[in-house]
Amino acid sequence: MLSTNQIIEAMSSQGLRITDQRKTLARLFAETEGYLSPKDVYEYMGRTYSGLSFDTVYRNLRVMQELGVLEQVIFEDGVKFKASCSSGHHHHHLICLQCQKTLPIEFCPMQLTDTPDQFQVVEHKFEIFGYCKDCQSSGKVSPKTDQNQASSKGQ
Amino acid sequence: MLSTNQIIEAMSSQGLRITDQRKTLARLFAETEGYLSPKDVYEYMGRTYSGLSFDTVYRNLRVMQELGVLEQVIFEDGVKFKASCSSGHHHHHLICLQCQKTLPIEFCPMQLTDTPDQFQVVEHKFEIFGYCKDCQSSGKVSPKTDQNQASSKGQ
DNA sequence: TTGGATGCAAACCATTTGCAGATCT
DNA sequence: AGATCTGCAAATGGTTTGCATCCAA
Repeated sequence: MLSTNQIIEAMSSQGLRITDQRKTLARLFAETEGYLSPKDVYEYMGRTYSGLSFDTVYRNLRVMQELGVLEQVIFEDGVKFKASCSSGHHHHHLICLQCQKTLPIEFCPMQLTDTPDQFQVVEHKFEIFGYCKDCQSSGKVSPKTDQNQASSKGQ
Repeated sequence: MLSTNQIIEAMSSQGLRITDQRKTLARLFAETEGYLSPKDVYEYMGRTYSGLSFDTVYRNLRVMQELGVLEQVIFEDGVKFKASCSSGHHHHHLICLQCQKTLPIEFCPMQLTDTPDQFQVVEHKFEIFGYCKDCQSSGKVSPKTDQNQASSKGQ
């Protein structure tokens, strides 16, 4: 995960202006393990910046995503963001359905996957959903019935 | 893939009424290999049913998805639907970035994936994006530059 | 006959845009 | 100073809802 300073650094090096809001945004993402929706961000930021408007949040999320400091993922219940993984190399994620924290896994199944050679592979997605240690022990989880967000019948 | 009649059968057996529109809808999905957006469906259906309204399309798509005859997938550019795979068993898909046709693959990497045992796996997603034989030969494809829909940096 | 299906209009929500004024560099 | 940011308001696009009417069973 990128640190607050790495995020700010990246933004400033691209000619973006470092406003107070953007500093706070950088800190928020650097310190959050899970995914945040635009609304999450708006609510968090709103506590500090009273006149805050939603469009500024959207603008900044987009800018940061285009810049590569944020990763955008589309869940069933909408778009969410988190700080980019800084580990340079390719990896996948376990994603907690409860708290949405992610755990990296190094294993990539692509080398083992036989694809018809008429098909030209461009990219792939491999994500595992479930419940992390903390959420299991907190007892909030009813795995069998939970047809939760972020899921999709393992296609 | 389900056939027109299988779709109609399933709907009727659930007490849904088989209207003309729903027959056409069943046929459309049975005969379409790729994914269709609500707009695609609306436009197609609109040719036959002049007074067609968008909300009916949405309602039917939702009903059919809840019934299990359609599969819903969320792409970067929105929700899309296709007829459910009838092959009872678990499998994954290659998805063409150009025409969105899907090819099933039997290989599932989950058995080979080591997950921390504190993590309780619920489900997974494994999808491969690229260009199918037809789209490659039709020369419409510029793979290197295409930061296409339906994609997501293989995390 | 009658409850589900449809079309219409309007509501709703998330996201984007134009613009004027404020802020960073 | 000058370009970028921000807030506001309004537009947009996708999706849902309420209601009266219509139609399949």
